Amino acid sequence: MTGPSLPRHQRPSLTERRKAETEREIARHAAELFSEHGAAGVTAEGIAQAAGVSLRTFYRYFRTKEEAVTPLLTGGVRQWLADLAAAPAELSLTQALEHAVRAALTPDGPYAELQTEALESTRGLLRAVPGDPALRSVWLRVHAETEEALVPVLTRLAREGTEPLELRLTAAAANAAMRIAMETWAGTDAEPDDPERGPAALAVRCLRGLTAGLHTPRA
Amino acid sequence: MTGPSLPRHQRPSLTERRKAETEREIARHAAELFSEHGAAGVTAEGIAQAAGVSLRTFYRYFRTKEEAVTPLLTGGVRQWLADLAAAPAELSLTQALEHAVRAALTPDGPYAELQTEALESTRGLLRAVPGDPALRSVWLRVHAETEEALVPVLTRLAREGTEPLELRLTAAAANAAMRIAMETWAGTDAEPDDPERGPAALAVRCLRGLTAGLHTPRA
DNA sequence: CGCCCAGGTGGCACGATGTGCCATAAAGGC
DNA sequence: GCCTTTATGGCACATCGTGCCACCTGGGCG
Repeated sequence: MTGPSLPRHQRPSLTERRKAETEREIARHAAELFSEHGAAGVTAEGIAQAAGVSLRTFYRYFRTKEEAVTPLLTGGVRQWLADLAAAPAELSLTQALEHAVRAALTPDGPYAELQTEALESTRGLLRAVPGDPALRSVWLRVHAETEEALVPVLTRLAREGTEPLELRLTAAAANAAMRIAMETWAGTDAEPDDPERGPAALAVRCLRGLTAGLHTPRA
Repeated sequence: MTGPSLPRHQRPSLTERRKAETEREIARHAAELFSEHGAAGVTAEGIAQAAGVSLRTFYRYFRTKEEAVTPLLTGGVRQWLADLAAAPAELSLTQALEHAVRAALTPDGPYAELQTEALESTRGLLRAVPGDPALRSVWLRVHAETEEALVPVLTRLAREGTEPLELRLTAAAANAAMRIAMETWAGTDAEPDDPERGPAALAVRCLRGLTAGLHTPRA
């Protein structure tokens, strides 16, 4: 199903590159239009036109109008999961999560270019999320999928015999921490490398605040 | 009408009762149809017809086709939040959460009739959720709203001066625990009063597993 | 180089979604 | 009993998302 036999991991075969380019183009324009007018104020036709494709083609790339922005929202997720799976065994689970966050989100890290490129578009989009039901829905769906993808990674990371239910809970909690970190960051104007209010710093603070919050005694 | 003088806000005022009845009727049929054919296999027209109202009226009660089932999904939430807000001050946060869960979900509790009535419809619906993108979206939206509603309750419950960010994280974690408890319960055929696999028991186990999962050392 | 064909693209029609507008009938206040 | 309020139904309409077909481009092959 992977199309014509790829001789190598050589090059993406011009057509493939055009497809990837078109997808990025659609996503970019969708994000811009959604940020400015809200999802309800933009038609699929409008996005398609801005991206220079027909309406029919638009729906070949994305199942719904709103899905068009998912590429921007899933930006760092893949790297995060990969870095998490590769965490040194001597780290505790919390430490491993922090380690992965730093690796995936720190501007000095290996994914710097990838991030900074789309980071501002993503922030603009996230700022529109709270007040836009349709965008909110996409945002939640993206995180639901991340949570699902997180479970097998944590399973291999945790010690054997850990309850599946516990793993699922851990995945949900960690994922929620990441989500809230992103939402909080979007609400600020902090530079990506801000050591106090940048994405990485916020994510780490959220991961730590998670366990703290449930344990602090009441007044 | 020469009936007994109507105390202003006492009586639900016949019309109100009919509206509530219609809403329940729509929700019931929507849940049944969605459970059987999936959200994509049911038209708004079909739901309206089954509930005995016109299509136009259907959309006066619910903004979208999928929203029609939210009344069933938000069933216990209001009670849970109320019980949580009324938790004795000497309980820790985790204990308060457990206390509220028991009060709202235990079959012996004060909300028994309300629960058992719709509990089976809800379970049928939840079983369809994982494989149905549209239903999944509603399920996530409901929990996102619960999470939001949870924050002010926790704020008043926690000791003064607690970081807003920490409160939000706690709300998200507790809410995720409830969600996963419901999803897990829906996957079983346990009786509602099962002391091991019932909703209340599962919810408590999830709340505890939450803090445990993040702290256990690795192999 | 030219043929061929797999597959990306566009146009069109169509069922379905969700909303605005107006007419009607029933409920509640006087 | 009259009058205002409001829930409801019917209709038209823009938009959504999909199936189908016709076109054309690019990439392999003789």
